[in-house]
Amino acid sequence: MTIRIYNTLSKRKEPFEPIEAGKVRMYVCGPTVYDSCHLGHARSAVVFDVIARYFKAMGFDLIYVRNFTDIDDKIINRANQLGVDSRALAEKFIGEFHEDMDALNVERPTIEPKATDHIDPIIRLIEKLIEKGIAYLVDGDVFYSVDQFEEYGKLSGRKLKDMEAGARVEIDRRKHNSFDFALWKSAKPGEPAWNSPWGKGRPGWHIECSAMSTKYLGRTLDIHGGGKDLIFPHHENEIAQSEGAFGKPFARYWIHNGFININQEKMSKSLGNFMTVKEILKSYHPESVRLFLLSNHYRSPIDFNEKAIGEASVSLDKIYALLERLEEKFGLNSDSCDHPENDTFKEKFFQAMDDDFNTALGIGILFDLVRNTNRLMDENKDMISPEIKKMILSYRTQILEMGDILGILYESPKSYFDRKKNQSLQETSTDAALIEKMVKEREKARRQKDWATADQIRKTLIEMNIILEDRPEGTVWKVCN
RNA sequence: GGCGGCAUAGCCAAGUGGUAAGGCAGCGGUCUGCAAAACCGUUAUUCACCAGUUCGAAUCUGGUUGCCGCCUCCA
Repeated sequence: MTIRIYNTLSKRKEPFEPIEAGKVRMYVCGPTVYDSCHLGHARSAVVFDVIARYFKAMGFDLIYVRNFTDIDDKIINRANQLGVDSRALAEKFIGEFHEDMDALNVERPTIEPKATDHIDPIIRLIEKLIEKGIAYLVDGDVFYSVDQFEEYGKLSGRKLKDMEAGARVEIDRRKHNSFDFALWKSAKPGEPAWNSPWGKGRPGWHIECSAMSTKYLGRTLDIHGGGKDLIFPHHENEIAQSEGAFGKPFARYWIHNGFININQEKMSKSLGNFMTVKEILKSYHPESVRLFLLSNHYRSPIDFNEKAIGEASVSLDKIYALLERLEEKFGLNSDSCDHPENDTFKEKFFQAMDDDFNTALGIGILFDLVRNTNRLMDENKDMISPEIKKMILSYRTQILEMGDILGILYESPKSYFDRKKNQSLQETSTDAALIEKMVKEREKARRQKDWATADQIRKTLIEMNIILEDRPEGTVWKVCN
């Protein structure tokens, strides 16, 4: 099977053909580290994490580069506000980013370069653009001349003459064209600065990605990704810089993920409705967050609200409940796997992923499989034949393999449910020992067929947000979602 | 003003030419002392609206309406 990818450049799905057989070179724009990361960062990271996992699962040798923009106006402003060093500020938020992404089970990219570690290649690239007459120097600033790059606008589908220049931004009169952008900014007093042929200064926003992607992945990338908002001007400018300098296609496939809304409203700093990853993880399991993020296609907008994330949480419970059921029946430890005999579900799942990483469809297939497995268990309650057992174990393996691509189902069911219990009990300051005691009392009443007492205890527990399951082996209690 | 996207059941959401996945919620059933969980059945003759292409369209074309994004830093 071939992977098909929607390419922003061509506006259609195309079969993925790597430059070098069996290899994928992918560059994704990472965060500007001036603040804690929010759900939007998480979506981008999770989406490309799943893409990376899938390429690896398909046997590709993947080099995945995701940068940190650690020098920028926003960082400088923030550092000044807080009265701290801009480097220290950037380091702090890089650390936070790693913490949050690790918590979300996002695997680290192969390389995570920082702009400030690549000032030399950035300067060399700017020099090349000046040599070629594509960039020009004005008072220590270097600008890119968009008029020198005929294909400017090809990614975002804009033409220079159609855009209302400076509609919302004051035009810098020193620019030849108002869409020219800074490659190098001269330093103002007190700002962090590096020496350059044009005096002290720092790189513009876009140039770092061109310089670093070339250094680690070559002049033509297989895949370049990021949030939709980066299409213009950031990625358009990267193309202009790299193709202007090297005369080769910059990236073959452009992948862009959609935005997150909060209660139907665009999530933004100015509206003050952004959710940080840390906040969400206080109330929800990281895998619930992943399942939520992956339940819509990556290019579609996704609305974050309590109901939606709550449903993702319930769905995840359902899968873990099945895994727990299987573990109890077959005494599996979490990593025991038989080879799938009949892996039709897995095949379907992979087909879904092949079609532009359709995780929403894939999750549907996962639930189909969960239902089928539960059914097999129900139908063979009393006696499980070796054939049926083999099939059930094969289903289990397939569930875990799908989970591996989605980055979920990494916990043992026991620790998953224990963790949920503890989190919820803490929030409501309920005592687990008390619940255990009440459950025992109820079991005693049930043995004596004292249904009235038993039902009364159950009712009280429901009011405490505790739900009971009377299984053949005994009563199990869980926390309601 | 320019560019682009979306509109599928009560809700969320897949589905780009062959007769509507999956989840949540609801209802009926199996199981159960009763529940819960799980499973089974059921819930869109229909995919915003109008016209067209086609043997056949949610899927293609044209138009209408509504919502949204980008064009300024943003994942």
